[in-house]
This record gives sequence, structure tokens and C-alpha cells, in this order.
Amino acid sequence: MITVDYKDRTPIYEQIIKNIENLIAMGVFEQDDKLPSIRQLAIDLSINPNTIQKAYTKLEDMGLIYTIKGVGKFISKPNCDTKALKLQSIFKNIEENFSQAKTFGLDQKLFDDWIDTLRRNFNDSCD
Amino acid sequence: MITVDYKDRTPIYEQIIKNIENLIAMGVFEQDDKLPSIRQLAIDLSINPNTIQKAYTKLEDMGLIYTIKGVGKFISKPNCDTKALKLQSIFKNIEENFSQAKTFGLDQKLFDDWIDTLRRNFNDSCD
Amino acid sequence: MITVDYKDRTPIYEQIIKNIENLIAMGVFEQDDKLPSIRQLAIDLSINPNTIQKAYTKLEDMGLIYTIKGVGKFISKPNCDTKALKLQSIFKNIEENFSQAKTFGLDQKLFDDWIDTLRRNFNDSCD
Amino acid sequence: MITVDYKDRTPIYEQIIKNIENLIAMGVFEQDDKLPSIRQLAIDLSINPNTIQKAYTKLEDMGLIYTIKGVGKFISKPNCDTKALKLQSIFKNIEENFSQAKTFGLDQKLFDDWIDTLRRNFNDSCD
DNA sequence: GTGGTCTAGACCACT
DNA sequence: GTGGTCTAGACCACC
Repeated sequence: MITVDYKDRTPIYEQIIKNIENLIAMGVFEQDDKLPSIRQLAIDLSINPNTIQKAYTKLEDMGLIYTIKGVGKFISKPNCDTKALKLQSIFKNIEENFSQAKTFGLDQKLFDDWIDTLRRNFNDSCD
Repeated sequence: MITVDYKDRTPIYEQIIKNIENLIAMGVFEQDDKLPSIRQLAIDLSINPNTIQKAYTKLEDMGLIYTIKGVGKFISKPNCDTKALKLQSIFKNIEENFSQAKTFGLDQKLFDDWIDTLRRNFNDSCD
Repeated sequence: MITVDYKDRTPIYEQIIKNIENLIAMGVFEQDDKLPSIRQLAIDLSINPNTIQKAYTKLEDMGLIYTIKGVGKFISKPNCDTKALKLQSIFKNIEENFSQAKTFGLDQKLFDDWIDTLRRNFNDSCD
Repeated sequence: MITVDYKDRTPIYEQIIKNIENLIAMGVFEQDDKLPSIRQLAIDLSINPNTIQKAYTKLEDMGLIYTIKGVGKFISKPNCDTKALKLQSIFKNIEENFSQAKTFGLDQKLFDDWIDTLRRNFNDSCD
């Protein structure tokens, strides 16, 4: 469920944070679910336990998870609609991409092509 | 023309590389144009010449620029349509964003909303 | 294993690059072997760490090695038969030499002499 | 007759020296032939006259050319067989290439292939 | 003036 | 410990 790419330049601990954020937003992790233990996850991903520790600590700082000493770490109650927030941030990203494309000469014709392709992709994957 | 954001966490030399790549793709820099000299650009941006050197060297490794020793650095002949390539990579990025959005529950209604907004943005900026 | 010649006019960092390229091509370094750390190699060769850094960075740009931050640098998976490629490039070089020799008046007799010498060299070193 | 490659990393003045050395060795330039004037050659190659000056000075230091003030520069009497020397240096180069190839696993079979190809090349170009 | 290489040393982030 | 970035400053070769 959780994977990391060692060759990626982004820090391992950030990859883990993003991973868990996504799993929460996607509904795979639900409120009060138990997270994998630090040691176990460290073994599974064959990375240093300190790295997992760092990721979990940051997630706790963000309020996404909570700790019960001696028992483990668990998913907090979502304080707002994480899914909607995520979609919002993705859309913002898309808008930026389009805006950048315009500086590189995206014209009306190509724009329409792109929209068509996106719509086709979307419908295909719904079937 | 070339600017850097010191607060940005991405390395300065990468900002410069992106900057020049874009200026080339946008047609501001054309074949055999002379780049600002390492020392001069270092003064203008008030950063160390080595940092500019690093950016220029990487651009040369990529084949985007070439050097005439004792004279300066110049824009290479584009080996293919850089503008089209850039747009292509942006679109690939957009497709990935949409695909990710779907895993977070992007539905038909929201999808249509997004497309509408994008189209409105595009038309607005054309006027 | 890795050595540099300070008297050589070719840059130290290029000597290191060639050195490692050869060690990979010769099969001394195999996939996922760890390279000597930047600091350690700098001490061993008694040169500045930045110079090693430069060599390693170029090798990474070429795709010959990869980095795991905080751990070290490692040999990448060869994308094709580096040994064969190397031999091919050497032979191309030899052909060019012969072609140049012809413009300087290499005649049949001398050509045969050369081939004989080369064959003798080759056989001697095989014994 | 004389050409330079601005993108080559070897200094322009060395390229010019090699060029003239070769022209002498190939017999294009003969004893007491007049070299192109510094100004004219500088214009033809569109480079700085100082660069030509430097090349000519070095050639004079080597004894390959001599100067008559106010008249020009001329080819000296060859003090030994330049052609033979050149061929000798090329062959030394070839031997080094073969020796290097052996460290990369050149075997008997491939060696024979190479020799065959070289012989075929040589005979073809003689026809 | 131009770029190229190298040293010394600092500071940072990551494991 | 590891690598990554940046600064400061020196020296060289080339044009």
C-alpha cells in the first residue's frame, strides 16, 4: 500500500507523508484505523526507522493522526473534507499548467484538441 | 529577463536553467544569440559566478547552448521543435493530474465544471 | 583502484569520470555497487571534495550512477552492453587513424608491416 | 584549406598549428611557399588576428616556418622527414588503441574481424 | 574581456 | 555519516 522511490529526489519522509495523505483522502484509511508500526514499516520498505518516525511525527503535527502510547498510531477524525481539498489543489495545479501552456503558444485549436482528449479519457475510464 | 527567487527552495542554478529553457522555448533567445556573461549575470542577480557557471554548464551538457572560449556562450541550433515538445510535456502533466483526480473521486459533474472553468479562463485571456 | 595524474593537463574530474567509466566497462564495478563516498575519495586522492562531487554529478547526469540521499552513490543498471559500445568506439577511432595515415602516404608495404606488428603484439600479450 | 571548429574544446591556435603541420606533411605546402597573411587568414576564418599570430609564432618556434620582415611567412626546409614522423605518431596511437581494447576484452575472433575490416577498407580506397 | 578548473570552507537536508 | 548547494577567491588559458 505504501511505497517509496529511492531514486526520486524528494525526501523519503515526504513521500511517505504524501502516500498516507492520499490513502486517507481516497478513503482507504478511515477514522481510528491503526497505522503500520514504525518498525514493521521500516522493515517492509527496508529504510531507516528514523525516517518513518519523522514522517509520522509530521503527520501528527498536521493533526492527521494521533498516538496512543504503547499501542500505536491511528487516523484522526478528518477536520474537514480532505477529499475536496485534494481535488481543489489538483485543479489549481491544472490551471497553472494551462496558464503556462499559453505562454508557450497554446492556441484555440490545440486547446480544443486537449479538452477533447481529456473528455475522451474521462469517459473511457468510466465505462 | 532572467530572475531568481531566493526564497524558493529549488536550487538557484535550476531556476536559472528553467528560466533560460523557457526563454528559448518562447523564442526570446534565438539561435546564436549571446547569453549574458557569467560574471555579468552573477553581478546582476547578485549571486556567485560559480552558481551561474553550474547552470550554464548543465545547459551545455543538454545541448541547448555552446561555448566559444574567450568569447562567450551562445544558443545552439534547436534539434527539434522545443515549443511543441514543451507543450507536449505540459499536456502529459495535465493528463496525470486528471487521472489522479479520478482516484480522489472526480465525478462527471465536477469534471464538467472544471472544463467549463478552463475554457472560460482560456477565452478571457485571449480577449 | 581510482587514480589521478596531477601533471596531466586534462581536468582531474574528467580523469575520474574516465576512470569510473572504465571500471564499469571492465566489470570491476557492478550494478548497485556502492561508490567510495565523496569525502573519503577526496581524502584518498588528496583533492577537494568539490572536484569529486563534480565528477560524480556528471556520471549521474550520464545515467551511469544513481544517488540515495544520506546513503551514498551506486552503479546504475547498464542500459546496454557498455563493453561492446566501448570496443566499438575504439575501433571507430582506429579506422579514423588509418584513414588519416593514408592521406600521409601510407602505402601497401607499410600497411602490411603495421598489421604484422599489431598481430605480433596481440599474440605476445596473450601468452 | 585551413579550417577551424569553434565548438571544439581544443584551442583555435592549436587547431591552426595542426592544420598547417598536416598540410606540410601532406605536401600541400612545400619549401618556401608563402603562408596566408595573418590579417587575411583572420578575416577568412573570422577570428581574432592575435590567435593567428600566436599559431604562427609557435610554428616559427618549432622551426617549421620562417619570417621575412615586411614580406611574409614561409615554409622552412624540412629538417627531417615530417611525413614519416607523422605516420610514426599515428601508428603509436593505433597501438595504444589496440592495447586499450584488450583491457576491454578484445578477443582473438574480434581482433581478426577488425584486421579484416581494416584490410578491406585499405584495398577499397586504393582502387 | 571571456570561460574553466580547483580549493577552502560553510550550511543544509536526509538517513 | 551521506550528498547538495552556495560563497569566496584564486589561477589558468583563450581571444
